[in-house]
Amino acid sequence: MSDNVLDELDEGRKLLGRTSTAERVAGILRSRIIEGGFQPGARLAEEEIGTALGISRNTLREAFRLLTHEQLLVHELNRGMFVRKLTVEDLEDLYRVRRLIECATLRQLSAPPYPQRAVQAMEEAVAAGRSAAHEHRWRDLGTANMHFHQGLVALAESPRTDEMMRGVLAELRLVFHVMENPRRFHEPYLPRNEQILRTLRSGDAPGAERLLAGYLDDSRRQLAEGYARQLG
Amino acid sequence: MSDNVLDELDEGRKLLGRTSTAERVAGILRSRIIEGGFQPGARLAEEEIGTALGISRNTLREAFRLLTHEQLLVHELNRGMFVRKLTVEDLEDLYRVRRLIECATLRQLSAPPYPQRAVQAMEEAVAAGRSAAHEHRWRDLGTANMHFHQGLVALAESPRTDEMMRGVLAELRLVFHVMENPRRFHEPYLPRNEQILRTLRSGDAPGAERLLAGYLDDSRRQLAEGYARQLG
DNA sequence: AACCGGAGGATCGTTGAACGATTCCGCAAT
DNA sequence: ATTGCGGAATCGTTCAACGATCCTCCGGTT
Repeated sequence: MSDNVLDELDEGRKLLGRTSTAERVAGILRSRIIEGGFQPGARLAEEEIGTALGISRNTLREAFRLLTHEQLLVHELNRGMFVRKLTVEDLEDLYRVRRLIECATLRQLSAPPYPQRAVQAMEEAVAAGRSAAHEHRWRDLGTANMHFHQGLVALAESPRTDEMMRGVLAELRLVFHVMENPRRFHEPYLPRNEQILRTLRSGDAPGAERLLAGYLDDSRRQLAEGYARQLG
Repeated sequence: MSDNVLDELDEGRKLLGRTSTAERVAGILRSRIIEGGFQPGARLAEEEIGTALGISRNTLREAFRLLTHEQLLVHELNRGMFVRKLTVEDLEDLYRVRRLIECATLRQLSAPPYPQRAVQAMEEAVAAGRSAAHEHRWRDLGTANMHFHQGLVALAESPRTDEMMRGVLAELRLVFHVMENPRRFHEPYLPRNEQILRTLRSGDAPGAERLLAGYLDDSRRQLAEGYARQLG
């Protein structure tokens, strides 16, 4: 592991002063992972990182468990913790799940009016996406698109469904942040989200479902292709 | 060496996969919970259970976290671990998720032939259910019915969907095993599962989906009613 | 050159103990 | 019946230590 990364961890060490240590450590590691400081597949050695952060191994292991719950790390017995590395099969399974959950949400939708909370979340996501796109903040655009679909699933008004979707999107982030040229993978989908929202508000849920299915198929295809190229 | 041979070895790999102490402890506790040895709401004291199982507190806490992630235990700060106690709202959310996942699975099904593994799982579940019903093992009948629906979801051929369904059914067990008169809640659904399977095999997936939706609505209604009575 | 196979080091798994913080419980006072 | 207050019990967190497992390297064999 490069000294550079360890130095960055050492910076975060100062922030260790409030709330639970394990949670703070998890927060530090989380941002390092999401921002690419730790590449997928990288091994996170307990001793190394523990001393870099100035905490005991037990505490660090507790932090690791939190991140494991978030699917950002995977644990291998007697080998340690690794940054999750999605395969192309994982990616396709994630889209299989998205199609299952998202389309089913629209399909089982009862007649309007729809849950205000969910509609508002979608509207805000679209607005945030437009703003991000305008300012060429492509990573933020990707986040906004994810929020849109989280809002869409919220139409089902099911806490467990929300939670499942949250997990799926968290895993997808692991793919996004290793892609080069993020604009290609986010920009085209903003107007399609807007169209889905418009169609939905017009009361045409089946139409919105068709649009959504097409969206997901296109997105999956494009992403799987790019990701395969990235890995190989 | 042929890939065929390597694949076969790779299959057996899981069988001899070792497990950590925490995982084995979690397994012990899980079966105790599912079989009702620990009633919902019961507190699991660290010291007591740790010494009873001959493991340290740290290891036990690790096992607790695994079960918390499975939604079988809930953690209250400075109070300890408790067996999850589902509310009627939880129960209805679980059925909302089941309807979403199970119906969507049938809906997105491509043309026959269906995945052999899934069909076989459903057939075996029906057979096990018939046998259990014949011998008045109602708890086993409930388990068989769950296996049927797990097999149904396996039609989607999505590991993450399988996993989500596994979690949902695990939570449902928390409801089942506190119900008195389990026969009422399991026996009527065996023939309906058989009918769903028959309809599916005839190639009529939409018909099977309609039957399934009716099944889930009836089951939810009956269970929610009985559960509310049980709690109050 | 390719293939074992063992030695040694590195790392993980688990334990036991310690100490402060929080909650629980019984008892007295109001 | 309610409130307030210790003391006991339990949890939260951390640390150090030891055995178990995995990885690497290197010499020996075919």
